[in-house]
Amino acid sequence: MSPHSTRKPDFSAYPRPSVAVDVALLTVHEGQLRVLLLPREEPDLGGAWALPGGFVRLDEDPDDAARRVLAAKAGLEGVFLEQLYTFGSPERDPRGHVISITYYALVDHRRFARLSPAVRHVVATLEVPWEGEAGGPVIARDPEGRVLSLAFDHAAILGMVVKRLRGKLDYAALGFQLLPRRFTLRELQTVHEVVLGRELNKDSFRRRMLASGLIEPTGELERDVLHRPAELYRISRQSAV
Amino acid sequence: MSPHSTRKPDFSAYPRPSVAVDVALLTVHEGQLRVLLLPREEPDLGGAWALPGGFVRLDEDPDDAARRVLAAKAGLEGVFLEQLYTFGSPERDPRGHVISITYYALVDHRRFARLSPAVRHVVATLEVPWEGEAGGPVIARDPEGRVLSLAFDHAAILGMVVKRLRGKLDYAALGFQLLPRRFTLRELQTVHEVVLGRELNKDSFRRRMLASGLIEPTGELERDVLHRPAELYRISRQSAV
DNA sequence: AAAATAGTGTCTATGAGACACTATAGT
DNA sequence: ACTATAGTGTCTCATAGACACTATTTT
Repeated sequence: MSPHSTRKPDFSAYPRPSVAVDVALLTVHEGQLRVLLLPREEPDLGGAWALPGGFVRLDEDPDDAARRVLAAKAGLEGVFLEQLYTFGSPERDPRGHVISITYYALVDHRRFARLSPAVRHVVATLEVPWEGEAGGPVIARDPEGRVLSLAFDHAAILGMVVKRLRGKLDYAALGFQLLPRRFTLRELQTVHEVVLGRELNKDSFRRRMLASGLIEPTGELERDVLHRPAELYRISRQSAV
Repeated sequence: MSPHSTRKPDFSAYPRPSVAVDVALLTVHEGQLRVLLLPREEPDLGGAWALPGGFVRLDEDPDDAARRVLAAKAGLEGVFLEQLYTFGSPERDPRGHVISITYYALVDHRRFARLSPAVRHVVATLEVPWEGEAGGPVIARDPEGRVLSLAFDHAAILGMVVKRLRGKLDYAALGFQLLPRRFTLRELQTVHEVVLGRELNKDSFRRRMLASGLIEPTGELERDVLHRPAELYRISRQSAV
């Protein structure tokens, strides 16, 4: 169990769990949190849906493995990606002991996984059955509103993602990651409201955001709206994550 | 890389990294953050000090592995233990690719690892060279003030522990874990000040703690102090972690 | 002009910090 | 009585929420 003093211990001599990464790719669109799910065809898993994932290769950094999965299964590069938690219960995968290092990725809905229709996948909406940061599993629905069965502990993982987002939203530059490079304060507020699951005070939200120094005005205005156009903002230089 | 549809895939056929747990056992004593370190005798590691750790066994839950390590190497059971982060860079261990799921454990200094003097170990004090939640590695010193060389990425891990503690202290029941079951508000404030690395306002701290509902008065007073004794408090029932 | 949302100014409520004061143990 | 810290009351200041008002675009 404990490393010892032979010069090059052959770690592979010990039976060991496998290590995977799973990535929750999220976006906000039409007032809803959305996540990419892929089908699992294995008979043991009963046709359930799962987060994109894959095994961590020997001598591969788990962060790189997560980026590789995102590129291979969602066609995305250069998106915001952060480690969430590591799940390792021996019972979480019926096929064997797989420890999953989980990540969440945030992206503007316009860049969200543009997968060929030939690749089976679903952009599920998330329903959060708890308030604030209480925590717990969430429910995924397909675009027609049908509840989707999630493989492994992925409902719990997604619940923890939402909990983490709610906790970090206020003090970290997270909300911007779900928007295009230029956005209005109203769009940013809507993103915050969707993630937090509650309405926010407009005046106070504006003041907090402007005072935070995380964003700066561009001087440009939005176009083609049926009302007074709002100014476009961007992430300010020093707050680049 | 991706799981496929054979009924019982032999995961062990793929070369894979090993998985370990490392546990930062912390306490607060005499105005300082302290951590248990054990010596690494391997020639590759140059006699550096390290967090207690061990490999995760096949079909063992990583949480259980962390508890096992804590019991075996610090003689402690039933302490507060929480997962921190998973470090998996292939370069972090010169002997091979070891992914480390790291934990932190908090305990009252009177219960802190009572190891036999025959077991080589050191209770190091932590020096945090940054303010607030800026983050970064920390410096460990032995009781005589000498800087200790830390193995692997353990200086960075300890830095992340401190950062996490500072972030969670205000809204989670963490500070109590570093104190005996009954404590005065002044003791609790000192613990917060040591973790946060800055002084706190007494009046405001008292008000916040009492208003939080996390603690309740016991009616008892401390004894054998050279001044007016303070009331003893305990964690309130509903806030049990 | 009407509709709809952007954006501003001001009042109020709440909570943190500052400070002064009183209370009570041991010596 | 003296010392040191516990604990309380009150004032001030900063910030969030509420609300009223003005501004500016498209139709």
